[in-house]
Amino acid sequence: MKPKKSDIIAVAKAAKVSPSTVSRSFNHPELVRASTRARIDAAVRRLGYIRNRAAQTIHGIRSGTIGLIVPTVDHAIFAELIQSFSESVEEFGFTILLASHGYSLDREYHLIRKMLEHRVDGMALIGVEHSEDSFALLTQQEIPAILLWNHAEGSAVTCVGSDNFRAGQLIGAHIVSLGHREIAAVFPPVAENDRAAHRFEGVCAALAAGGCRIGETWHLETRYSVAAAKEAVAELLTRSHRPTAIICGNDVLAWGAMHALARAGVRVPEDVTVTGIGDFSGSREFEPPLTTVRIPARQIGKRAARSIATAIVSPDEATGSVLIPPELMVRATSGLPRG
Amino acid sequence: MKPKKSDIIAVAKAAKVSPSTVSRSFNHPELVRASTRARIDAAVRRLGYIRNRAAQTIHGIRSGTIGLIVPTVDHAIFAELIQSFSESVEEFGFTILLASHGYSLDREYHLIRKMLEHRVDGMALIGVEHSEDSFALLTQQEIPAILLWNHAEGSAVTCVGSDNFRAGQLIGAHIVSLGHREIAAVFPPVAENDRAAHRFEGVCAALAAGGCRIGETWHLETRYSVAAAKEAVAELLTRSHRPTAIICGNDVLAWGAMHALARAGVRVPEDVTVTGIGDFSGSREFEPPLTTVRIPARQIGKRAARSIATAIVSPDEATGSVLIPPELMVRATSGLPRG
DNA sequence: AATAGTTTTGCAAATGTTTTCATTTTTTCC
DNA sequence: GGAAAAAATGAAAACATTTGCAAAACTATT
Repeated sequence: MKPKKSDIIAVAKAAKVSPSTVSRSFNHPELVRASTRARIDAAVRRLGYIRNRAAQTIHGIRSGTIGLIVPTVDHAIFAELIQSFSESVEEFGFTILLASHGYSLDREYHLIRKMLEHRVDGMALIGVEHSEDSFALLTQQEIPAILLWNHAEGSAVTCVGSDNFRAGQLIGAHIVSLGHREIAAVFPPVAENDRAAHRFEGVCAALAAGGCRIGETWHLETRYSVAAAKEAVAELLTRSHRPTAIICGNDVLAWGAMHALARAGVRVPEDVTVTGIGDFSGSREFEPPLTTVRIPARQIGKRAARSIATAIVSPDEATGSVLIPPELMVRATSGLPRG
Repeated sequence: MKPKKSDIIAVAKAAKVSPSTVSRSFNHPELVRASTRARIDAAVRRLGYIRNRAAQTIHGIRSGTIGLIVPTVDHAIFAELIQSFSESVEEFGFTILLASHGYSLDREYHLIRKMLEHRVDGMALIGVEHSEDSFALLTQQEIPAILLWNHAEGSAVTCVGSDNFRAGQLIGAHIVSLGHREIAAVFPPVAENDRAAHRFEGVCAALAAGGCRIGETWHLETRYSVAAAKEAVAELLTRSHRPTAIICGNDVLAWGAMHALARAGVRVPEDVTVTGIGDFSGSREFEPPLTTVRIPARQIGKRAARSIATAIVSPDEATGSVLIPPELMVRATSGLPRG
């Protein structure tokens, strides 16, 4: 009935106790008599009081938020990660502050700043490559930080992720071992995207080890989307000379490639082999099921959440980086080269 | 070099001014002399000072955050929405507090509470169905709220979304007009999911208007995933009597259906018609391209962001609900019934 | 050079909590 | 029934900022 302003003092009055007691009843309920607590709870309900975390936060109490900055939300790849991360982090009582930088590490820096203004208790970023300033900010503010999705050897800040170089290597080796020599690659731009960069390097390394490489004019760079990949591969198919295998930087691009091939009536894997990386939800059910490398997003999100939550709650029990190894999933889109 | 604690007072000392002046230099720069401002900025940089929004917030100043609660992040459907919403909202200087409730409206209520504790400046929710308590909370706290994704006639709180009933109707009418009478439906559970419920009702209404309905045993209920839909449709295909059309509750389910049909060697649309709803990114590039209903997620996110941001910044210029009409996209997966 | 006007700045109070310490109330024990 | 111990409560200081008001410092005008 009095929806106006209801602070802890109003509650105290209504319950005929002091503000201190109200505060205690929230934070250390065991210190206040059950009957008083009941009176307070009643008052809280009657007044529709909601605690003000901002006021707590300025006492150096944790804000209960963790900042998460991703390149973009609407890639299957990150959506799954965000979901599992936020879900797990909630179990520890934290809420997520989310922002996306659109693959600009400079924008990322400013977003980190903004989150620090909100006094997040921890920061999670995607990838291991970030601007010097960003790292400086994080260490200077002495705030627990975590790098998701891939893994850097001697990183000062904790990483929870997979080895993208290795992922690329696995695929490359698989293709080479099948006997392919005429190989195309469909990858997103690698600038400011260490995940894609490492994968590509892994692929190249494996091919080199097998004595071959991506065809001169067969390195296709496309936006992250089914549409872009389909278009790029469709164009590739108009050329006189065709590769026997198409290695895609991630599953979404592979789906696009598959559609382009289906459209052109090219059979997979009889006429051409296609591979992805990521093993996104849906890739196993694709027809034919996609050969890819499994990078378990949900697991990464969960482990990362646990890691940063404990780093915040009990800094001493710091868990180090964790490396979740990628796994080759040979399914139906890869086969021997035609002819 | 003094990374310890740097509050506004430390900055003031370093710049040899009073804390008030430092504060003013941030919030009303035009009120402080340019030379003083320069001195302050230098001190800020030197000390690595970062403003504390929590301390501002308790003065009734806006927190600069908007709460967004979704059923889940990792459905293509929401990922796109979240991305465009957060992107647009950032342009207004807000940051997003994100949480997911996993299709439990009760959990949603508690998440709203939590966000109110953080004193978000506004709340955005998915769908028009929410618990009484949730609505009560929002109106009682007098906080701008917005309902995304679908549209309710006389809703007290602003909606920005499409008409899901109409979307279902469009698809239903299309199928009927092609002459189909043997029709199956693959839908997610409609409990606590008004979007799916409305769509299904729309489909049924259109079929009824055409004098038919979903086959007795052909209403398949599946989780939101390619895998679940594929499995359900695969099972359907083992039965002796088959439908001539399969209406899916959204594009992801339609993709699953298509894969099941491909696997079984059933041709689309010659042998069976398949439709989706949503027109997700990738549906147009599918082979064959998917007939569906376009519900423009990005547009919804953008409009919603603008709407709530202005509602917060200048409450008088309140923009009402906006209805973004769904649009039938006839592509290649729908055709005349076989035989 | 003095006055009036304007621009800058500082003081102090206010914001909504938490927490330490002291005080009051209750319980326990003989 | 009273003393000692334990439990519950309250007063006040603290947290990092903003802001209304008044004082101080400049500018312009004569």
